[in-house]
Amino acid sequence: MFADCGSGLPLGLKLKRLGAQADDLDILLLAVKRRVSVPARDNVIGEADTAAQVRILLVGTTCSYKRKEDGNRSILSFQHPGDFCDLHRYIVPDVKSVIGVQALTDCTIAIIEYRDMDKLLSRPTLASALWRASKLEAVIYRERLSSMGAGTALKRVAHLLCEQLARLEAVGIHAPQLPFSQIDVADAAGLSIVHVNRTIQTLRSLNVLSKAGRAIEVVDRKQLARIAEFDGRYLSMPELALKWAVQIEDMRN
Amino acid sequence: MFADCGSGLPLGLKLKRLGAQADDLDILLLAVKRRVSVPARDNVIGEADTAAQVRILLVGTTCSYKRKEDGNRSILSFQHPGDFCDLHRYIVPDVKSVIGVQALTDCTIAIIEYRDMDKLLSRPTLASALWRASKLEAVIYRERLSSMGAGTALKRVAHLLCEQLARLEAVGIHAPQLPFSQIDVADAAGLSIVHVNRTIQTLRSLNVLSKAGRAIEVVDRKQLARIAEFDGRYLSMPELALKWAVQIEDMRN
DNA sequence: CGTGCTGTTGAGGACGATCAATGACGGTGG
DNA sequence: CCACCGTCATTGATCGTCCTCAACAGCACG
Repeated sequence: MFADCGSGLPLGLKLKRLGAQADDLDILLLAVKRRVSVPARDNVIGEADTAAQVRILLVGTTCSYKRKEDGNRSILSFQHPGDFCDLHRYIVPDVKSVIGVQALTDCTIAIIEYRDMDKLLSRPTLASALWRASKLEAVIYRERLSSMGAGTALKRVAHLLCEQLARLEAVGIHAPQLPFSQIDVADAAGLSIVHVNRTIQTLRSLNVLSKAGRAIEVVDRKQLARIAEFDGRYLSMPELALKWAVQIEDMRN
Repeated sequence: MFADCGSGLPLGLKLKRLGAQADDLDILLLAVKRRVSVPARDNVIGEADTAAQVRILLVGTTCSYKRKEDGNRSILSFQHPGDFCDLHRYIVPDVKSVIGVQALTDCTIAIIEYRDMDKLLSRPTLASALWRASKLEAVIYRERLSSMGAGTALKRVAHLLCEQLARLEAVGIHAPQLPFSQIDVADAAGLSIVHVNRTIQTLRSLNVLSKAGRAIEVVDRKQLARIAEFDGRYLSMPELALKWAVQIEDMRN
């Protein structure tokens, strides 16, 4: 949509949040020798990809997924602008895991070669920022695990939407429409498409999601967070902590 | 049980696997000024703990958990000897998340003060080993997420048992009995205690788990991995990759 | 103007939750 | 040595959430 976001703004916000220095962003972007566009539904990274390069999502939304034995896609996480798509392969190359990354919208990807990454990581501030990003990734997985394990479909879907909304806002994207389909939600929440559809209709009838249009559009964030019992503070977003924390306070009323 | 394991053997194995150097272990252990014993069922770390120290599990098994609004415990991950219990709090202190760590067996914990951690991390080999540990943690969460989201209770429980068995073996612990109860499995798999019990009885009737005694004792690992569709290679354990990978090969017959 | 993808609706059935009660085991103290 | 207690394991019955199958409608695309 807003193609001018390719400047790396979200990435800059994210690095700053992780404690990197101002010039770390410039140096990182300098190492990007190539950018590619990927249309929606295409693979950004194949399930058997072994290229010696790290990809960073600049524009759009992707998901990392795994194929189940029955052929269905299981979405493990979403990536938003500023997120690395396959940093794990660079850091822990031993890990064998057939995971692909697919574009959910039209995307722009930055590519950095491994040999250039080596140089980048000699900067301690950047290295520790990326370490924090890894820990944060683990925390996000952990939180999703806790929301998946228990609770009704309504709560699980609401939690998923809250997480994505908060992460988008954390990188400066404040659109109420979420950039993925009900099918994507189903594959990510571990629910059937049919049931996700009914769940979303429930959320619409509660005036939490917009009733107009096909897109998943959040119109009552506070209520959504209440349903999800979502406490956004785990995402470590100082600039947003207040916003989401306030909602938690409200819940106690 | 084997109190002489307090020497740090599992921790050494783990660090070695993560690419640390031989003397990194010694230096890490030198920073441990205090060790504590925690009896089974006690909290290792309270849900509101803010002490400026990092804990490493030396002996026993712990879980990190979260209380759900209904008061029930939801287990997010297990820790085995050599694992850090709360490294994330040191690295990403902003993250607010009410997570506790509970001893499932009698445990021995090593404690390192934050100020000593700062010194330790000036060693690049140790810092990058801990970075890898963080990524590996994220990978483990991701894999659990993929097994939780889909599949029947039988598969989910089997996957959980496989993961713990493999991780225990990775640090040199080769006992067939798993160090936790059916209740713990239920809280970790997001299933009711009753249904976990029935699932385990199914596994026993399939001669996958031992029929004698209360403990969860794996007698047919190959079959268990087949049921779980478990591919242990994601754990990045070179010394065990062969073992578990072979089973995957067998599955194709 | 068809073709594909996504969204929507209905009906039936399965898996797992919940409630309730009992059994088995180990530890503790009389 | 035995009675008691707490924790964990086990069993049966009922109920509800969510899955599956199947069909159709709406929209965007060439």
